[in-house]
Order: sequence, then structure tokens, then C-alpha cells
Amino acid sequence: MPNHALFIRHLQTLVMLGSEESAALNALPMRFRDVRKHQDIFREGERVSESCIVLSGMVCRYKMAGDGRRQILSFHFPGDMPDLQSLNLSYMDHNLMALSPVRIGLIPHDDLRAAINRHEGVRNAVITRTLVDAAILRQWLVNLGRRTALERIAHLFCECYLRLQAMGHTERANFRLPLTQSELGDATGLSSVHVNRTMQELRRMGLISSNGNEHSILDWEQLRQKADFSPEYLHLRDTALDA
Amino acid sequence: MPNHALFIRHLQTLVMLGSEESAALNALPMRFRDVRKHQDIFREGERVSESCIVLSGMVCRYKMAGDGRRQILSFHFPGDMPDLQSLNLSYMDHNLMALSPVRIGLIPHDDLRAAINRHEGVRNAVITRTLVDAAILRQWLVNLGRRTALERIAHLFCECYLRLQAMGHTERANFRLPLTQSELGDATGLSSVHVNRTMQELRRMGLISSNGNEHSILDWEQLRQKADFSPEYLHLRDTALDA
DNA sequence: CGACAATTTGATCTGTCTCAACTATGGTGG
DNA sequence: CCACCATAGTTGAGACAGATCAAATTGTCG
Repeated sequence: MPNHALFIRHLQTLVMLGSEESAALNALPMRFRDVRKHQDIFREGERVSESCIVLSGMVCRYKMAGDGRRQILSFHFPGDMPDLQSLNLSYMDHNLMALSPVRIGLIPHDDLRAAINRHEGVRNAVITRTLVDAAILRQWLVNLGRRTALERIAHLFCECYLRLQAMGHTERANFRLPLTQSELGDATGLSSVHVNRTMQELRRMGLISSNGNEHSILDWEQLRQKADFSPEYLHLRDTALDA
Repeated sequence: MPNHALFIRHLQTLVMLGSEESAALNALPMRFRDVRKHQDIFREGERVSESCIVLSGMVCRYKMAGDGRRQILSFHFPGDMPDLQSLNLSYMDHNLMALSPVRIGLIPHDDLRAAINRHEGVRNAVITRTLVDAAILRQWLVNLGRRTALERIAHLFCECYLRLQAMGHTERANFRLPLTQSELGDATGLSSVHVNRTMQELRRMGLISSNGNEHSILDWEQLRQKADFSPEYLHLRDTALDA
């Protein structure tokens, strides 16, 4: 898929875009950058003048707490715009990192801001995107605050599955997550050891199966229930909430 | 302080506003509503056509997980606009509740949207406000995922203190938080019993003292260190980061 | 004063962490 | 093509932070 089409589609999972808005987005200048696995894209404290779009691979945001404890804040898939906040906030308050080899597109803030100012449709799409990111963050907060290890991991899998599906990156119930168990732990507030045991439990229960980074959901309804998952918070427009 | 001035000041803690923008905000129509302690203001699933502003008292957002486990997602003080997201998302994905007797102002979405569309300054202020809310959410995520009980509570106190201070609601190192220990637990992912013991520990260490809802910070620097707190994520404009 | 809510205390239990070893797995260079 | 090394996954044993349960104490407000 051409680069601009990717994030236009991503916005369309939330909001309808007319041809005028699409044209405006398509006209945005974009330069490219390839990033190695586990390399930081932006660092906390940095001042940034371009917004980035994930074109291929997987990206996460994270923060460090004292002692080198790491917390992953969000995952981002192709089409995602993981740093919309840099448009309005003067410095990064977290890091952005490649979880796999990644290709990103960079759009100068000035151009993006111009498009946002000129087109109400673009503006609303970007704002909505930002708000849904926050909604996902809130759901993660519930996960970490009030759910068991099994629920946390199951919930994360449900979420990733639906988000990937909305972008057409799943086949049947299969999808790819290039994450180590240690990274899964940093996202769910668990140790890698316990992630390991919990994944085994999920497999033993017949809910998912994995080999390497390829996962598949064997029993969506059961998984959903165990995870205490319901998809409303993703605010997906309508596409494919069946599975 | 007059009602509009309250949230204008609140926006000004993040962003400078010119007289044109202030005038536009001042012109917004507002109706009022008084809410009893522990009453819901908006409920999950509801469709909302007005944005609300806290005029007095304290408000929180929360979600329920299965089994009646509750997670508080954010706290809001006078001047805050706790549901900016309802402007763009069609339904609430969480609840909004009064933690104390509360007076709120309600601004019709249409009027607010008009002001946002017309004035770039207003737009940027509101977007920035939304982004900082998300930044706070991310910090809470780090708290729940990677910090001990003591750190979580200490961190929450640091944050509330600075946010209240920015709005002029502190006297010296004293401030008021109308929260039960059980609510503190729901915000920090702990049980009320453990919150109790942790607060005692903080008092014993000479970091804070409390009677009822009145708290004071006895040793800011120590508290900050124990909490692993640094205020950058609040993106406060400059005012009073001394304490 | 009575009653209900919130705080405090004690005892016990458990989910998850930590530490440490062992086993794939895959990539690299000789 | 194999020996090697690093990285990721797996397993076991023990420790501990924080949960749970239950009761006692202290507000607080009509």
C-alpha cells in the first residue's frame, strides 16, 4: 500500500474522510527513515519538528522509572501516528522505539499543522485519533491497576488482534507481534518469567497458540471473557468486529 | 473567581492566551449544575452534548472491570475540563463522578466547537490540554506498572500538589484532597488497607502529615525522591515549580 | 445520642517477583 | 558446515509485597 494511503486508512478506521481531506493528506510531504530493531526513534526530552508515521514494522512508546524499570505505554502498527503530541508539546515526555526493523515516514510539523488548520475534516480526524489513543491508555490503566496477569495478557492480545484486523493485517485468527516476553512484561507490568508462565497457561487452556511471533486465537469468545475485554473503547467505526 | 476565568486560568497554566482568545472563551454560554458527592455526572455508554468544567469540588473519571473492581483514571480540580473527548467521540467510554459536592459548568458542544474552529489560539489551548491529560495518564501507567505502593502514593501526592498549586489552591505546603483511602486505592491499584498502612509509613518517615482531607508536605525534596517524581510530564508553563 | 462511614489493626494467604540454572534458537565467522 | 555466542524461552525454589478477611476504633453528621 502506498505510504500516504496507509495512514489515511488508519484514520478511516475511526472517522470518515471525504475526497478533499484525503487529497490534503496525500499532498503532505514525507521523508523516510529506516530504523533498526530496538533503536530509539525519539528520546525523552528531545524537541521534535516532524511527526512520524509507522510504515512497516512495530513501534512502542515507553518511559523509564528509577532503577531501570521500564514501562511500555503503547504499541503502534503500520499506519499509526505515534507522536501526534509533539505537534503541540514542546518536548517529548517519553521515548519512541522500534520493536522490529521499521520504516517510518516523517512529515514536518508545519505542513501537518497547515493541513489541520485549513481542513476541518483533517482536524477532526487527527483529534479523534489522539482521543482514541488516550482511550486505549485508560484501558491499559485498568489492566495494570485491576486485572490479574492472565487477564492482562489476554486483554492485550484481544486489543492487538482487533487493531491489526481493522488495518487488514490479520489472516483468519492469526497475527504477528514481534515482541519478546520481556517486552510483553514491560507492557503489562509483569516480569518476563511470569509472562512466560501465563502464556503457557493461555495455551494450556486452548485460547491461543503461538510459535515465535506468530500467534493465533483459538477461541475468541473464551479469550474475550477471560480477558474481560469489550472493544468499545477502541471506537472503531464499524469494520469487522466479528472475528 | 468568576466561572469563565477559572478555566481560562487553567488553560493558561499550559499555554499563553491573547485577549482575543480570552474574549472568545468568555463569551461561551454556560449553564450550571450542582452534583452531590459520589454521584455520577456522566456514565459509560452515554451520549453527551455538552462539555463540562469543574467549578468547585473534585471530580474523577473511572472505569469498572469485571467483579466490581474499580479503577480511577484521573482526578480533576476546579478549572479542569474532564470530558473534552466527548467533543469528538460519540459516546463515553468511562464514567465521570463527583468526589465531593461539586458545581460544574456545562458548555454546549456546538458553541465550544465553533470557538475552536474560529480561533487557532483556542484550538491549540484545548488540544494542548487534551495532550497533557494523556501525558498524565501515561505517567499513571508507569506508576501502576512499575512502582511500589509507597512510590505510587507519594507520586500521586506530588502530582496533585503541583496541579493544585498551579491553580493557586495551595497554601504553603498544604492542600485539600477530598478522597477516602479506598478511593486512593482505586486510583493507585492498591487495596484500601494497604493504602492506610502506606500513608502511615509516609507519615512515620516525616514526608507528609494529614488530618482528614487536609494534607501537607513536610519534606518536598525527600518526597519527590521517594516518589521518583519529576514534573516535566505536567508541561506546566513555568509558574511556581519551586515549593 | 445513635448510626453509618471511614480508618486502623492483626493475622493469614497468595500472586507475582527474584534469582539462578538450563534449554532452545538463530546468527556469525572461521 | 560446524563451533560458537548471544538472545530468548523455560523451569524450579524461595521470598515478599500486597491482598483478603475480620474485628475494633474513630470519626461525623443528622
